[in-house]
Amino acid sequence: MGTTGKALELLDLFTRVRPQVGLSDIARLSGVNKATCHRLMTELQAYGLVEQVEPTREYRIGPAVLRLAALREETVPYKSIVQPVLAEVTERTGESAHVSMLVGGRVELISFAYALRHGTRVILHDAETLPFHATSSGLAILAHAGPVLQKEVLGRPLPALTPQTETDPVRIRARLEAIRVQGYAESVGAFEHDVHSIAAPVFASQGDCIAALAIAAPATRVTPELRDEMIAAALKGADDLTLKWGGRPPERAALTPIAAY
Amino acid sequence: MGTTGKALELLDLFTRVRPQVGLSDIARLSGVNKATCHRLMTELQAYGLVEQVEPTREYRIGPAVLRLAALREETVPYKSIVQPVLAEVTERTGESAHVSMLVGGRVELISFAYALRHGTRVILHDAETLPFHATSSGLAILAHAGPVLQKEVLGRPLPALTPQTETDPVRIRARLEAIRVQGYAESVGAFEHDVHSIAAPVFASQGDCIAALAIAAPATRVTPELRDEMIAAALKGADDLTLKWGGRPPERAALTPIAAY
DNA sequence: ACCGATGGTTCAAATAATGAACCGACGGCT
DNA sequence: AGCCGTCGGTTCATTATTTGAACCATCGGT
Repeated sequence: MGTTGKALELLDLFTRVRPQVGLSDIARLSGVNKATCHRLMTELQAYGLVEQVEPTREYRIGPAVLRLAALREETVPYKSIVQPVLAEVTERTGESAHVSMLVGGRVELISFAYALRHGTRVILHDAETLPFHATSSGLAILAHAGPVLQKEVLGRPLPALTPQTETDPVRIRARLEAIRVQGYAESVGAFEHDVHSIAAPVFASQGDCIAALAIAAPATRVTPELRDEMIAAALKGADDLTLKWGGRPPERAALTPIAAY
Repeated sequence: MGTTGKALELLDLFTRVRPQVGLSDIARLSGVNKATCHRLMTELQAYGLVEQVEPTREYRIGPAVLRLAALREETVPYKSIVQPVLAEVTERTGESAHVSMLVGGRVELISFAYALRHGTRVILHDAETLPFHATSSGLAILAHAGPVLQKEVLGRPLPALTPQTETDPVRIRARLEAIRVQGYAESVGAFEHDVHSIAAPVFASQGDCIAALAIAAPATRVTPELRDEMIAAALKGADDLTLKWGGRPPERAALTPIAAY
């Protein structure tokens, strides 16, 4: 990776729980020399990707991203396309839904819609990065990803977020195969306890999977009927997105009848 | 400037009117060698700051900015702070208002609110970069900026966007002085014909001017009374922002009475 | 079949990035 | 007060990366 990549990776140190980071911390957390960090941060700062907040001189994400995001949304009206689809899905199932994208080798939450029907909901935050192996979205995307990404993801340590998290790469590989066959991914309590989620892949124009639409509900609420409904809604929503996104939804003719069987 | 800076500058080639650019164009527009461009774009792409759209393989702003923007908004709720202030300003004056920020040496439109009262409005787009010398926002910011930025901005060519645009650096310098004294900047038809705008500076916690709040109206509609109202509203709104932003609004005690006089 | 454009690649030469050591300043401690 | 650790930031010789002219393969139009 080049210098630019290293600089950009420093941006990943800023998270919701750690929105501001000092120079020394940046060096420690990233493992990069402090002088180098300083130079890189200065460069990011010059463009406005980060800014320094007085008086501690800690860094945080800068205002330039606002302009870029506005420009992105203007060129690719992602959110505006995604929102109505999500709205329909939540309306139909009564459960919360969200869309996450594969960006920079990570699964990132792009947009979500809460169901209003129930008091208990699955709460997610914007700008969150999801683990591949412990979420239905991650699994759905990984199942349709190239072998390179699969190997890389399954090669690194897979933390168990709950007792239900599957952490064995071999067993996950088998699940990915199943996911490809059935067209959707399922995760029960693997990310957070008592969360049952179903995710279906969204494909770009070239047929590569770049996102997933997921529906999540409290596990205790998921009856077989609701589960069927969630699966159908996820597949439908994902295909909607694929279409609006300019891709061609996969043939599910052979699958859907079986599911309905 | 280092490599990272050059890479980030390539992002500026993407605008609303030119949302997608091919590799050769990038090289031409930026003046950077094509091979270098390719490497830099590849690096930006790896992080998701840009993406390639098939089948032309043109580049465009990537999805990573969405996550960053969400994170930014979570850490610094800029827009959510700005919106109510803008709403109040437009409510009070009946004219459109917007806030622009100084980021990376440019004036960028961050947020805006349209007035609903009139049919004719001043239309601006999100993610727009404003010229320093031809907008009240730009002038307000420049007037309170450091000498380095002033010199740099006034040193480069100042295009005349309308016949009313002031392009003489010396005369602009004089205006900046006046703007500092009176506390607000005014621009009549200098950016677009028939647009009269008033802007007041917003200060950060360290006393440096980092943004401006502007009110824009069709010039033909601006009576002396409306103009006074616009000035008062801009100053008030800007000071509000400065406060909520954690800064200390400048003393205007000596000024406001004079305006009301 | 040609032409000119495209996106992308190669490799020696030039340039920029790197990191250990250092600096001054600040903020608890004792 | 005085000390100690840490902070953000800087220096400069060493090193590794970036750079760019030339080069491919491919595509679309004539």
